[in-house]
Amino acid sequence: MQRSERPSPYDPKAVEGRLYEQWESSGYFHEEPDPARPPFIICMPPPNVTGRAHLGHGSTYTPMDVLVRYHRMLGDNADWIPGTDHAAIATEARIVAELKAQGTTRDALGRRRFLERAWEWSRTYGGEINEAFRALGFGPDWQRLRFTMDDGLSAAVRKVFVKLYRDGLIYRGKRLVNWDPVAKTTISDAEVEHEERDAVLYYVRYPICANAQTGPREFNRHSAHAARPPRAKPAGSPDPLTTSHIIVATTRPETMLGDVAVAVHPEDERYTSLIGKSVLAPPLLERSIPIIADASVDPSFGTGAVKVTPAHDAADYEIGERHGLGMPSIMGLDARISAADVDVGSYEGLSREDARRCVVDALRDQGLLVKEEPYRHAIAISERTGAVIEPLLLEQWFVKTTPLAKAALDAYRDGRIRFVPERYGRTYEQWLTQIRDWNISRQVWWGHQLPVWYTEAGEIVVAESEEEALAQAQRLYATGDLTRDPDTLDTWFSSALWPFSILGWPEQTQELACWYPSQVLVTGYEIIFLWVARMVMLGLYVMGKEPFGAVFVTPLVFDAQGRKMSKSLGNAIDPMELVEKYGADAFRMGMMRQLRLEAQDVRFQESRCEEGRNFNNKIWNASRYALSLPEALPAALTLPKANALTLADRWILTRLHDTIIEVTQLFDGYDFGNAAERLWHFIWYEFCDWYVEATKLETSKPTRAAVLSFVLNNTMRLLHPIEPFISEEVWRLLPHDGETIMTATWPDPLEVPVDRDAADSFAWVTRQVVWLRNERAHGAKGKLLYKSAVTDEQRELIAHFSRYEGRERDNAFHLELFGPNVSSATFTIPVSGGRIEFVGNRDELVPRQKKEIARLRSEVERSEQKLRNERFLAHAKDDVVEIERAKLKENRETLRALEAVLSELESQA
RNA sequence: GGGCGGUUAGCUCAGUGGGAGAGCGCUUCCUUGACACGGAAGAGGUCAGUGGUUCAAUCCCACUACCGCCCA
Repeated sequence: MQRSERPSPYDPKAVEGRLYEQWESSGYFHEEPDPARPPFIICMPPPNVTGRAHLGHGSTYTPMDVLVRYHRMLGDNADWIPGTDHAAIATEARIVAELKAQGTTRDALGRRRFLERAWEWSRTYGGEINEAFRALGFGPDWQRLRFTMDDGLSAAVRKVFVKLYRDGLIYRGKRLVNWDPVAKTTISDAEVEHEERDAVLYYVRYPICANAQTGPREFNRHSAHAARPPRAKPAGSPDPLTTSHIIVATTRPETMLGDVAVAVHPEDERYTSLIGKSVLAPPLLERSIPIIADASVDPSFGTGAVKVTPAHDAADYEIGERHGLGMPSIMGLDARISAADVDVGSYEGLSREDARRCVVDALRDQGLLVKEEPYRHAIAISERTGAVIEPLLLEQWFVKTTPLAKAALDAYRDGRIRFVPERYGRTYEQWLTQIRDWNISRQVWWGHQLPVWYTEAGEIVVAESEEEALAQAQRLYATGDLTRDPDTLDTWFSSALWPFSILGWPEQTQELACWYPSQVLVTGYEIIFLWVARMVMLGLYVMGKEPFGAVFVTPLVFDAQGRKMSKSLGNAIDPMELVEKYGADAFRMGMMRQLRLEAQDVRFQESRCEEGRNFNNKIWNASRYALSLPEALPAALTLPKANALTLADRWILTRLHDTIIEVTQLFDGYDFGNAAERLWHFIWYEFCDWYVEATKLETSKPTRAAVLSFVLNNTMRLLHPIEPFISEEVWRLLPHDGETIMTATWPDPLEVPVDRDAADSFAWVTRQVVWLRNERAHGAKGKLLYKSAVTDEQRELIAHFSRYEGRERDNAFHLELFGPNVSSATFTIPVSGGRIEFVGNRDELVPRQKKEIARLRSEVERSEQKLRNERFLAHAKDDVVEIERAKLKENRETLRALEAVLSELESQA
């Protein structure tokens, strides 16, 4: 290849698309199950079909790609299985919005045509994110791409549903559920978010009534009032007889219409005498409800007395259950007041918000509103739509979670599943410990319709197919007249089956035999509950084995100021733009360098991608240099004989050896941030800055081509998981074995010779060079004269790197300085292993010397003090004391020499 | 209310029971046989605060303050 074909700077656009197409068309991403090799399988968390690539994919999916590429190079039976989630609620919302724009509605269209449309939409837009993944260099096994709504997965969903139902783990029941009035569906507890908002706490007077059944005798003195027919008082005229009441604090006055009790804490002395009495429920004052005692009431909240509305509040629901109270619902699915269960007077049809205003007005008019105070509290929000959740009492389908959760907890507690970082295991544990039954029925149409039918008499038939359902109905209920339940399943139900359904279950495939369970699940912590815990529960239940051995939890991505990235804030970064600007490799490297093992978030800095681009250019140019050497590169990957290697060769090979070991360990420990940093440091600051520079020396010529190509070849293989494109490009340009770096073997440290003495010797050279460069930066000029302790090779290196011309004289190591602007002072400066004779500008030197002397003095003092301390000598480890002594000795010597130089300088003044 | 994480250089972050680190940014110098998307040198920090353990604490423990996340 000609030089003109490898221009600088490196152009990722000329490389990435071309290589990706080659990889894909050559089938390098595809793998067949092979029981002879260790499996390494990652199930891709299926992105929503509505989704677009965002930075979160960078932080979560890049590690997956890195791991699979790494394990493929290790020779494992590695495969990354991709897929897409049908995202029931999100997709349905998208289609509904489209229909609205066209002036129609879901119901007008009808279920069949709506679903056709959703399918069409999914097929049209569902692939978009996969194109982004390709641009990012992600290499899943595209031939195995699955969709949660495809036939195989749908069959798996039905089968698991039926199995759970027959085992008594799925049931239908009327329970308080989370209703999303915007999406018009229930959602599970895990999809509810809590948000702190300013609200008003209303203190409302509930008049006590005393009648024969509920009013104790002590209250007979109020019988005149209590006997009065319960009627709302006309506005502005509070009844002077209402002298007895209980004051209740609430943030939701509109739900008073459905109150069934007032509750106080059983040990709250303020109210013990009232327990068992009745009050009239405002604002209608037409129903009398009891005052009850329940330990869940917090005496310090408000007045210590709370209203109980079981059909519209989770805590109240539990109180209602405990006390066998009625549960009238006062709101319909449109979150408007409804008179279905109980009289709601003129409030019928009002929205939640309007009803609140009207009730508060009425209370005020009735004189029942005691006070209003500002109050900040958390309200339930639908994660998907942002709507305020309305708890409603509805007939829904549930998964009975207790037995499933127990098995999932055992798997964690027995160590069959471990979390990285470990602390997320406790999050998982906590959630499973207090898990409630999982509401799985949704009122959207896009999704897996429940495999449930009802007879005319209302009997339930659950079966995997309509034929089977009919047969069952015929057999059990002697009817063929069935209606299918219109509800669909929670999207997360199908996702929970992902690790085995994508492998072909319920068919007993080779994939299933080899690749279940997988080794590691990689995901963000926000879906530990939604997804991870449920995969474990259902994996254990269906397969009898946990679906993965490890869960690697990646951090969430925030902007550089630590704010959540969102469209509304305008701070969201499109990864495709970064790929466009810097290349996929640079983006991946930039992202990986920011991942920290224990971090829960990343403040993403775009500058890291720019640095990545610069880094790639550095690699590119180093390889251009290797390719441009006048001597030819060796045909194969070979090293010169050990005794021919130069000091620099031995050093870089030793460093390579250590780097291979370290990067391997870091990848094995999922520490991508440090792995990336280690590679970065090795390539840029060791290989390029020192080794490539050293190869420009005469003595390096016989070995440099082979060593350069050997080190680059190994380094590109180390780099490949993180930067797949440039590593492949460079690897192919240099001597290599095989067609692609993707299936090249992972570097073996045993193949890299190690020479610790040479490495130390070279390291000493670098320290002298830094020192001399410092002198040069301060204007010192002259020539180096070497002392005998320094080898020829070291002298040559020092002269080359420091750019001081070297010369031998009297076997002494000197730096002799000349120059028109240099005063005639001559003095020696010690360096470890020798001394440097030095001529410099006195006026510049004196303050610098003084500063250094002061620093050394304090160092020496500190050491002396330490070594005088008998307790230190007695307690500290021997090597620590030894290091301290050596440090003191060296610092004392340097100090003496510098002081001598200083006095010499001052005497010449 | 319960739980968890964080606080180290201007910024983003590493790190370790015994000499404070990186990248970027900044200052100065340099186009030297790949690279200015580069090279060299340098400045810059009472490691949030208080107390404890220890011969020794930025690191371990306790408390406080502030920031953030999760759960209810």
